[in-house]
Parts: sequence; C-alpha cells; structure tokens
Amino acid sequence: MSAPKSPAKSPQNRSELSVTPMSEDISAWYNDVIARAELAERGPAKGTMVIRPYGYAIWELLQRQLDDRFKATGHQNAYFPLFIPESYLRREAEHVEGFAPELAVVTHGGGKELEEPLVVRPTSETVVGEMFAKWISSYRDLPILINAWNNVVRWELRPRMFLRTTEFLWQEGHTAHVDEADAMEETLRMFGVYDEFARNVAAIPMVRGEKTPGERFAGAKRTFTIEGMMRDGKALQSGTSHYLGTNFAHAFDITYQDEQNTLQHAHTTSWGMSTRMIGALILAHGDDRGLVLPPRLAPHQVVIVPIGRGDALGTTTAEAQRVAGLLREQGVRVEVDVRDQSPGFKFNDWELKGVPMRVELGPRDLEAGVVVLAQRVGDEDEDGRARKHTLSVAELVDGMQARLDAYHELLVARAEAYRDEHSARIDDLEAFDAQVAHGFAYALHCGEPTCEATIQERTRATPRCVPTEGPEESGACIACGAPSAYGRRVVFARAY
RNA sequence: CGGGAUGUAGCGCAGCUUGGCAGCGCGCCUCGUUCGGGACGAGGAGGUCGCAGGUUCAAAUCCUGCCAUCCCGACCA
Repeated sequence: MSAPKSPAKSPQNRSELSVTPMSEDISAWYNDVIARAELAERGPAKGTMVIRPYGYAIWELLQRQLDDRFKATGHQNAYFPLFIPESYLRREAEHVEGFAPELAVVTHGGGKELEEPLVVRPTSETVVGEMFAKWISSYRDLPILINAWNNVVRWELRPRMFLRTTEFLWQEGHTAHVDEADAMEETLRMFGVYDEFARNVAAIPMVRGEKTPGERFAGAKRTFTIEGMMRDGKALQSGTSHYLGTNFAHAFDITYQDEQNTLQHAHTTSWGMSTRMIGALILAHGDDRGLVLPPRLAPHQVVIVPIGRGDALGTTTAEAQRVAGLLREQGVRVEVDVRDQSPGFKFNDWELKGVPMRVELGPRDLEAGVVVLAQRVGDEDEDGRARKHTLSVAELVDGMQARLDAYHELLVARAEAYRDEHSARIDDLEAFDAQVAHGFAYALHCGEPTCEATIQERTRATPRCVPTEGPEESGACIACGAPSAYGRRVVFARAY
C-alpha cells in the first residue's frame, strides 16, 4: 500500500521522451516522429490528417520550389472543380476501372438527392479534358500547359500518415500537344523536373524509370516514375509523369485543325507530386533521434539557443537575435528559441524536429565573441553525439550558406550510399527473396502480368520500374525462365 | 473484407479476475529557485470510464448488442 517511488528518473519515463528506435519497429518510429515533431496528426474521420504548422511549412517550401520549376518550363496555374459528374469518369474505360474502387461519391446536396451523383475528384484528367476540348480548336492553341495545386480524395483501405491518406494535397499538371513527339518531350521534361527536385531539394537520389504495364496509371500509355529507397529498403513512388496518348482526347473530344485543315486528336500528358513526398523525407533521412530535414525544405535551417540565467539570459538572447538578423541577411531561415525551457530540452527538441544546424550562445561565448555550432547529422563523436565547434560570429554568418549546401550534399551522399548498399543484381530466385526483404533487386523479367503476380504473391515485391539508365541486357526471366522483356533489368522491391 | 488488439483526464497507462469514494506518470496553471544535453520544490485545475440496453441496494468492473480506432494481409500518389 506504500506509494510508488518517484518514477521521475526511471528508464521507462526517459523512453517516453524519445521515439521508438527505427530498428525495433519502423512503423512505430514513423508515427512517433510525426507526432513528436509536430508534423501532423490524425483527423477525426478515418484516413484524414491534420497537417500542423511545422509540417505545412515544409509543404510550402516544397510547393514553392516545384512551382518555380513549373513556371520556368512555361506552365500556368489554374484551378478545376472538386466535384465531377460521375458520368465523366466513365468516359475513359481504363480510367474508371482504375479509380472506381476508391471513389467518394456525393449523392445528396441541399437536403435533396442529386439527379446525377458527383464524384469527389480522385484526379482531374476528366474535367481538364472537358475544358481542353473547349479551349482547343486550332494547332495554334497548342501546346497548352496547365498545373493545378489542389486536394484529391481516394478512399483508402489502409491509410498511413502522409504516405496514403484518404485526402491528400498535391499538384497535377495537365498538358495537350499536337503530336506524340511533343507530348513525350513534355512527359520526359517533367519527369526530369521531379528527379532534379528530389535530388537537389529533397536530397533523395531516385531510381528513375518507366512503369511496367501492370503498374501504369489508369488510362495512360506510358508512366514514368521516380522511386526512392526508404530506410527499411522499401521503395516509395514519389512522383509520376504520364503520356496519355490520345486516350483522353478521344474520350473528351479534344481535337484541333492542323495546318492542312484536317481534324486531329491532341496528345495529352499529366504529372503529379503529393504530400507523400513529406513521408519520403521522413523515411529516407530520419534516424533514431527523429527527423532529419534537408536544408532546402527545413522551416528553420538554423536554431539559436541562448543560454544563461537572470540578466545573463537577457544578454545572450539579445545577442542571439542580433546574430539571427545577420544570418537572415544572408538568406538563412533562423529561429531563436526563447521558450522557457532548459537548454538540454531545446537541444533534444530541435534534433527531433530535424533542424540542420544548431547554434548555442552562452555567457562564456558572449564574453569571447564566439558561438558554438553543431549539425544534426554527419559530424558525430564516439558517443554518437553531435560535435560542437566554436567559431566567431563572422565565421558563422559568412560561412552558413556554404555549410548548408555541404550539409545538403552530405545527405544526398548518405542516401545514395544507403541505396546502393541495398541494391543488387539478382539472377536466382532464392537470392531474390533475400534481396527484396531489405532492398532493391535488379532482375530480368518476362513482363507477363501473371508472372508479376506470382512474384508478388511469394515475396510481396512488385516491379517498381524499368530504369531509364543502365546497361541493356536480356536473358531468361528470373521467375519463369521465359525470354526477358524491356531489354533491361527491372527493379523489384516491396513498396509503400 | 479476413486475422489480431484497444477504447478510463490533453498524452501514456493502472484499476476489471473477486462489483463498494476515479487513480498514477507526463503535460497544463500559480509562485519561487534554476539554465553549456530532456531542472527542482510547494500549491492547483482537469474525467458523461467509447455508445445503448440489461443484472444489482450498488457497475469502469458482470451480461448482451452496437460503434470507433490502431496494427497485420488483399487495392493505391
């Protein structure tokens, strides 16, 4: 009946302060990180998500980077409606078939049953097609290059924060062109934009390639994808670009008169990247201490923690603000942490939130005219703790952009090394099973859907893509022995 | 839709076997002391025990039904 001894310092209690180790349970780790880093939380309805300010700030940075690239390649933003008449979806046979199982349908409005149900957009090819048909009549109207930032709904059986939620935010590009050559050029251009963005902004080196027929977008002739490797060796499709041929042009009557006065069908494309990319950031860079953000998408690139008590704290805080101002002049995103918490708490908190650089500024530093700098990853001592470097304020300010750039490259190199260590060319089934359990397997495949299905049944691995780069090769299918297709090895992996 | 689990304070949980005042830790509020790796003391606020029935003098606890969520599989950016 005695009161339990104070558990304030017990190991159990300490573990509550940190996230589940990734190696122990990556699923629990992922959920912990999202919660503790205050990126997002679950909404009241199944599969919905509230993106909190810190998570949304990442999305805004990502949006701006992508949007600039879209504008630079001649696209204009527009908005298309959330509600789509159900009949529209049906116009493209493969398209409906692909999306039918995950549609949310509105049957009532204003208290009355609707004459025709409205589908909540799962993607906008159909409405855009309808509008393109109106806007295009001459070859002079082409190409038409549109992008839309919006939300879409796909009724998911098994939601996962950021990776697969019922509603998600994304960008969908839609373009129409005179012929296949022009449309393919666009498809590949935006494919390239995604790949470049992933590497140069998100610091994730992608495997770029084309989807096999079974994995193609519903209604597309060709689908190109960038696939990232997550810390558990699984693949994450992070952006796709589709050549739609004249499929939607036929379904929606998107026609134009060419120079010879003959009526032609336009060739269309579409391409998208979503909030799933935030999931990719978490899973590609994170570690047991939490989030690791690439500097170009980090809401705070540098956090300054003033240290001291009483009057001293006031002085170090003032100096921290001054240094922050100098860094801002260099275009650095800086936060001065003035919360009423202990320094140790703040160090751990910002590590958990993945801030690339931390600056400590205490009375001793102030005296000496220096600051202490530590970076989130890549510079640890024997205990795995970030090394602390003392440098002058001038050194800190002048060198910060270069440090952030170097840090970005470090993350890329780290992710690249990890990916390559977990990738292998595989030529027998037994090795294949072992390989896809923890990484990517490059294997020859016959391309038969039934054969793909057999592989998936046994290993849960699917063909992620046929890489765009790499040596040409052919031989016997790894699973059935039939002659290989595609002229290249196919990347197989388990996928999110 | 199959398999597993859980619903008790903002969060994490105990209490249920054997019915009897609603508990603990963290967080939150106030005051004071603290501040270079997750500070401490004192005081305080906070709960229709998932929902609906039933049994009982008495239900978080026992019985019945329902609902929701999470995890594992089949579909997906």
